[in-house]
Amino acid sequence: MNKVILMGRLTRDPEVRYTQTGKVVCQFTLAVDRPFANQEGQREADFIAIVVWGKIAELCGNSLTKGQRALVDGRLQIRSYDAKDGTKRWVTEVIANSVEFIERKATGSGAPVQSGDAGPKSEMESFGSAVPFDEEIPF
Amino acid sequence: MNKVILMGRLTRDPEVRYTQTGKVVCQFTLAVDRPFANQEGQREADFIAIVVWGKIAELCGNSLTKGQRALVDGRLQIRSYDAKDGTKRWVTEVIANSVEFIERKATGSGAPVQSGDAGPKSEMESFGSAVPFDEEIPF
Amino acid sequence: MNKVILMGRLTRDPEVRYTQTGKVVCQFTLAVDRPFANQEGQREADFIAIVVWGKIAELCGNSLTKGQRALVDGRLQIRSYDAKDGTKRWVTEVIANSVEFIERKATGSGAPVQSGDAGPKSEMESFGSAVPFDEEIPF
Amino acid sequence: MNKVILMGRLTRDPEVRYTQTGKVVCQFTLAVDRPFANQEGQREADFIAIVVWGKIAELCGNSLTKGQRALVDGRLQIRSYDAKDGTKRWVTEVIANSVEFIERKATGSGAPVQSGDAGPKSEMESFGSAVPFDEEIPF
DNA sequence: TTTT
DNA sequence: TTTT
Repeated sequence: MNKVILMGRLTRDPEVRYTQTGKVVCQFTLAVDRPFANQEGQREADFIAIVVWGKIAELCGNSLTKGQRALVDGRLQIRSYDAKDGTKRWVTEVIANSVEFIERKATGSGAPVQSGDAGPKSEMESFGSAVPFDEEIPF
Repeated sequence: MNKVILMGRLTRDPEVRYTQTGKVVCQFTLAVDRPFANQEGQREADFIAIVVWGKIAELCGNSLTKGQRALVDGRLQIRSYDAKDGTKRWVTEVIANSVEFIERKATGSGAPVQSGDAGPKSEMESFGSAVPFDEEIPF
Repeated sequence: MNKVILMGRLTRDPEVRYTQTGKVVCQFTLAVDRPFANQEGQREADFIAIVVWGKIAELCGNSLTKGQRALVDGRLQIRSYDAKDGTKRWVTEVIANSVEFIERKATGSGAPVQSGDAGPKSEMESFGSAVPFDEEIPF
Repeated sequence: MNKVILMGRLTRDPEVRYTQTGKVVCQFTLAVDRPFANQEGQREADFIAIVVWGKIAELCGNSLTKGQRALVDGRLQIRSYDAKDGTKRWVTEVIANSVEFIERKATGSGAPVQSGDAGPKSEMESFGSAVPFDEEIPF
């Protein structure tokens, strides 16, 4: 048993990439509010890395944008990678089985907001490339 | 909503410590089997850091030992700390609300296994001190 | 371990009542969409009874109205009661630990919708009295 | 989102049956301890109906027996049926996606306990027939 | 016996 | 109407 359920907001537009073997993968970060306030009386958030594979990855890439709320159901997974300084590092990610789009971000035209244009794209790429997907994560 | 449910085995005896303000905290790592086999046909595991506070922390310290199964219910949390090289690092932990002891490890005498003796103790300490609890994590 | 997580819409305004010992209890039904279509190609819903106690009960009574979405976290519980025909019956309910209000129902004035007026009230009362709370459900 | 996670003990051997269209279905009841004691200081249990379909149904039928612990992950579903008195009734069931066998019941020989022989079989049948599966529940 |  |  390895279950995770999170509700939060995307900290940026999701990034969709393809592995060497052609699998679709979508990555984004979810800001999940903590259930309590800190010493300064502020409610912080945890910024949790989400990974989605396959058909749902495409849906997320097409439908989700920065700031939207999403309800993620998945499992915790830990990946190791080699840092630039030669040491081994670990990242903890939630591999999503399903993603529910809680709200559609309203636009002036009423049309669904479309993610991804030149500006944010490069920023996302640098984010995504920090921990490469050398190995396939089976679904 | 931030929920995690994990079932796995302790990779070592739990470590119990006290914060500067006297709160009890118990840490251990849970090996959670992946739901599929890798390319070599082996089932790997994720090694997930668990943190327990308060009364349950004491119970875990007294009752759980390396190799035992536990069912953990909690929430994902990310802590930052300063690495020895001066850079900022993040650890992802599961803050447990409850821990169910699935099985009592059998001994020759039939008595419950008692955790903690000199050998493994020092090893645990080094593990625990890697990411110090400078700040209180409110419950 | 007894955990339930549901997201759905209230089928009517919640009903708030008080037990003989003065505890607040709030009841409503959540329509939760099924994850698939039936033979006629329609997606049905399950109508699940929710029970909330204490402070959260009051919040639900004040903030939730028919049609709104809510994210409920709780546990399954089965209560028995005596039907009018003298036989024993059982109801399955979700005892909520927390209820997240996913959306505020929009009004013309922009003010939060207020639940409860004479009309629907009597209808709710009849609903609530079907299975009385003779015994306290400890929290 | 409709998620249920339960850990408890089978109150009887599971019953395996087949629908008119040849689908395998396995039913059992899980006794799930309540997290608190009642007024008499006793911990009660909720007796929750579990339904499993397909391959996992067969595994459950072959591997689980009365008294064993199981960890069930599934979703809540409500089925209606016509009572003998002509009225409509509802049953709430947990449709399991996965069932983890927490422990193997020990036998003198050390061999896995095999469920199902003539005696209990007839008892199970009567249990199962109380609420028939006239309609297929899609998976 | 229901919600959108 | 039940499990340990």
